[in-house]
Amino acid sequence: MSKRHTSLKDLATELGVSISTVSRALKNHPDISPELTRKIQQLANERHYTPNPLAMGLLRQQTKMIGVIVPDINTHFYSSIISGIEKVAKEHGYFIVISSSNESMQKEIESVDNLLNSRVEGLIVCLSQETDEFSHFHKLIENEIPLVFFDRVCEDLSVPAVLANGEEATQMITRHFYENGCRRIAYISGPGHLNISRNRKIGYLKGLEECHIDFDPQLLVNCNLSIEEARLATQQLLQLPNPPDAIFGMNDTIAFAAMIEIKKQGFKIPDDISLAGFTDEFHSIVVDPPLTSVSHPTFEMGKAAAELFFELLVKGENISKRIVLPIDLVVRQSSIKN
Amino acid sequence: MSKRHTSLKDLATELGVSISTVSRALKNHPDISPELTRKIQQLANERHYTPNPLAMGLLRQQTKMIGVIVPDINTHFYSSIISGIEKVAKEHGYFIVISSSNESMQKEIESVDNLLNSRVEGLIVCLSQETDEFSHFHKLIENEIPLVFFDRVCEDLSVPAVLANGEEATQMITRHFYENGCRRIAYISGPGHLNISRNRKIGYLKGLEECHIDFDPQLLVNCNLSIEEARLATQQLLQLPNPPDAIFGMNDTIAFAAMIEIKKQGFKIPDDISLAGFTDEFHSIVVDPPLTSVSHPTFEMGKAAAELFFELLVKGENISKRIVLPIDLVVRQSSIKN
DNA sequence: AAGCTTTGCGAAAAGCTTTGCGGAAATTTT
DNA sequence: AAAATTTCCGCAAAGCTTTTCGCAAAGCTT
Repeated sequence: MSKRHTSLKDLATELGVSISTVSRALKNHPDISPELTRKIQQLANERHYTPNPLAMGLLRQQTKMIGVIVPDINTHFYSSIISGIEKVAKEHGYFIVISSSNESMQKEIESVDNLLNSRVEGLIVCLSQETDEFSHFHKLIENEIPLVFFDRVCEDLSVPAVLANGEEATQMITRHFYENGCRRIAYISGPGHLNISRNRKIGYLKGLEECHIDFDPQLLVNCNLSIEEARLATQQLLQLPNPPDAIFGMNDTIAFAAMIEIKKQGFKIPDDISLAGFTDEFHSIVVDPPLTSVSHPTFEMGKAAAELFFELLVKGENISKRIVLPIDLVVRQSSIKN
Repeated sequence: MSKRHTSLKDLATELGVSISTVSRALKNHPDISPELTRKIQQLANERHYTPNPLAMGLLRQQTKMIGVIVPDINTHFYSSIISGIEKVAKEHGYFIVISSSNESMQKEIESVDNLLNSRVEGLIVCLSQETDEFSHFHKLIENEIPLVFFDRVCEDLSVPAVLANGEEATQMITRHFYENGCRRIAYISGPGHLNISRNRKIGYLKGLEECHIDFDPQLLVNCNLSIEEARLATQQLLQLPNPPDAIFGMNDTIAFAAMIEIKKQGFKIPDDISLAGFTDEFHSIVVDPPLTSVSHPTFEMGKAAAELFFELLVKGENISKRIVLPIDLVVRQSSIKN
């Protein structure tokens, strides 16, 4: 079995002084004489003493842990956000415990419970796709336990959140398509109860209006965020009597699934159909043709979420702040018709 | 400030009994009378009592935390492995604390220190690319703190590990190329001090021998695992007076970088050059042409690593086991010449 | 030299749980 | 009725740290 870490008691016994003396000496308390302080600190160094975080936690009633719930850890989008969170958490001496909801509301509820039972000091969460009911967050709000949402938020709850400006993004994409000669611009959206779906749809409609294109309901299709449904949605668009000349998907899964399906059906990108999506740089470059995409500021988003979290933690009050991060439209070959 | 969780003491005070009575009642100890037990359990439910893990940790000298160190959380490969680890950790009532070394040995050392100071009960680690010296693991080994490596291991240290059969994989790829008419098969390898680089090189050489192809040193190039170096390495191969008719890269970064570079230089895949890599399914499908690749059993790898960890944890002894997971060669269009 | 302040350190409590041991009351036995 | 069990529960310690309070000795004042 692994040996115990050295404790204050160990040092105290070895030096024949009391525990409190050792404790004070290690933080240079003036009550302790210089020589004794030196002796104690030296031994502490030799024994590699570090305070036991469990004992400290018990004393201070804090665990230095933040719970993070994501729909799926297994994508660049979330893992990059997690990196951002982890960075600022570490700077504050905190560490993060990650729990994946797998896009299931049931698992999300369990995660909240588990993390709370593990005494995390608060939660940073991105709602699962299924989540349309929010009572599992009530106890956090009532007890003023820090909680911040990112990307997917609940509009009804006054919870601080950080999100990307999806509305502006989709509006930009729509306009970009228009300026490149597209007139039948289709949009594959996600589930309607997700705020990100709604916002992006709004931007899409605004963009159409701006370009004086009438909205054609046939060109707006919904899907959940799975590859299969995204492919089906694409098929549906391609089979239209008057198919679109541009498609954009609301996240990278959809965009890539659409790309596969479009190619499979023999359409050329971008000549027959322009394509754009929301995704990160690496994947956009590696596909053929390189994908025009909105680059999410994922790392920044994680950082912002964590900073918001710590603001909550120290201030205590429930500052209901909402941070909207700008996005970037990176134009690549998939949307430039020859 | 967030309210305190209810403790045994709270329940005891409210019911006018002692703390120990409450504690025993909650675990149905026969010493406590049935009615009292019932009453206590009911109140505990109402108050949502859960034992304070900090107090338990202090008592039992365990934190139920596993430290996980990965070179980079931000890739599918590692995040998928983490998912696997997390699954079995959760089954055992443990949670994981992730730390990223960013491929830096210095940060790896810091991570080890930090995690140990946080009193994790052991470590599951994948070495950073830079790591060529291992003294920071000595204290773990000496103190018999559970430690398991995955994917990248140190051959000199007798530490249990789980890895994929890279040797067999590269041998299979080489043979596959040969069977599809390739005779000048190039291999872009990683840093030589990494066991995975070495193993895969061995497989490559074995494959060549099996196919009676003489090894041409010009066709074996090294690079670190960055996109830039991988592109340079590819350029180097393509500029050869007698360029290769097949290339495979030792991980997905290399494979994709090679793909980009090959296309950029105007070569056709697979007609001019066959290509294969190590990567996961989604990315292999989404690129053009779909990439022949070795699929790493990432999730299984994570699970196996965690199971090995718990074996160590309960048995206490340092069973120096090495688990080698089979890999799968999935043939797609990038390696089938017409 | 008697009283006062300062200096330097120890005891103990709090934070929470488990568990061996002891003890009082209730019950059974003789 | 006295003795012996049982039954049911509380005390206290251990695990580790911080911090308030207190105490003794040394130094100081007059």
